[in-house]
Amino acid sequence: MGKSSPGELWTLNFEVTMGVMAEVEPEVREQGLEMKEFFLLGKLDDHPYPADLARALITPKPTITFMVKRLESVGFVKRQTETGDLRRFRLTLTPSGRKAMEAARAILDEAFERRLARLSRSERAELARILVLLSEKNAPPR
Amino acid sequence: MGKSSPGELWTLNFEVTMGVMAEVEPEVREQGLEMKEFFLLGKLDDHPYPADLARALITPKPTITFMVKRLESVGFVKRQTETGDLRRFRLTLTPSGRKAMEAARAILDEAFERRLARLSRSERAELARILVLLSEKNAPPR
DNA sequence: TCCGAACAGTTCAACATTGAACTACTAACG
DNA sequence: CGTTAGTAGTTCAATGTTGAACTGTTCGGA
Repeated sequence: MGKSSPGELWTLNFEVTMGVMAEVEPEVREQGLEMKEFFLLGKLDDHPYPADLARALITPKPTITFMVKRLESVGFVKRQTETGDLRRFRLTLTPSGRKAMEAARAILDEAFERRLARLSRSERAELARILVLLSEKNAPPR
Repeated sequence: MGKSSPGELWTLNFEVTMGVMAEVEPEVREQGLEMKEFFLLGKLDDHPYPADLARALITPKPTITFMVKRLESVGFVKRQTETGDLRRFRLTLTPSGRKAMEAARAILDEAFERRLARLSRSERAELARILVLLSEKNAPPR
């Protein structure tokens, strides 16, 4: 096991993540969702506007337009014009959209659960703690 | 800080990773590389054949074909037919390809370094240890 | 009240990605 | 050897992604 530069370490991490995603993708697709659409739906409660989603998902606005268009056409998302700001559309999950999203989440949970089974309880807790630290918005360097 | 299902935890992880990647992307591009191309070059020493790369990168073969074609056209990769198996092409990094790849790696290192600065020395060691556990090929559940 | 800057979302054309089918080659086995 | 199954890599057409430019709306001065 060689030395790991931060980048190599993170490449490892990235590959684990991508591997698990690739693993669950077929099953998620059976719920009528692409992986990217699943992530979009998962953000919808906190980020109900397309431009908001674009920022949260680090994805160009046109891509969001097309994804939302499809999700609306299959009845997973409802789009209503926002009273008070005619530029915006407020997006909401329909019941079937929420159902699909939660089913997909369960599938992802299960796959990561299998992967995390390699760790002890305390290692998992430590990992969770560290990841939260790393994800926090305003970087407090020590 | 709410409860974290494995999937949510990993979504967090994924977003941190993607965030840092998005952050360095412009700078990597200045080295003449797309992020995906950088990952490809990083695998080249260990996976010198296109089909091999496709598996390692979890990417369809045609995509690899096109990426390699471009990387060859800009002189980052050399393609030679493999003596003994005429179906294969052995790919190698050219000096300029290696240089670009290493410059990109340095950029990524630096960005992750900044992020990891939030952690104590022991937390970093623990994280590295855990990520290696998670990435190992044959899953030893405990 | 008017104006200019900024924002939300879309359109469109260029470009990238990919599933399916294909060619060329190798390998296993009788 | 000859046949068959499998692998490497490509082509092509369909689909997905995205930068640039656009429309319509809001907002903050002056």
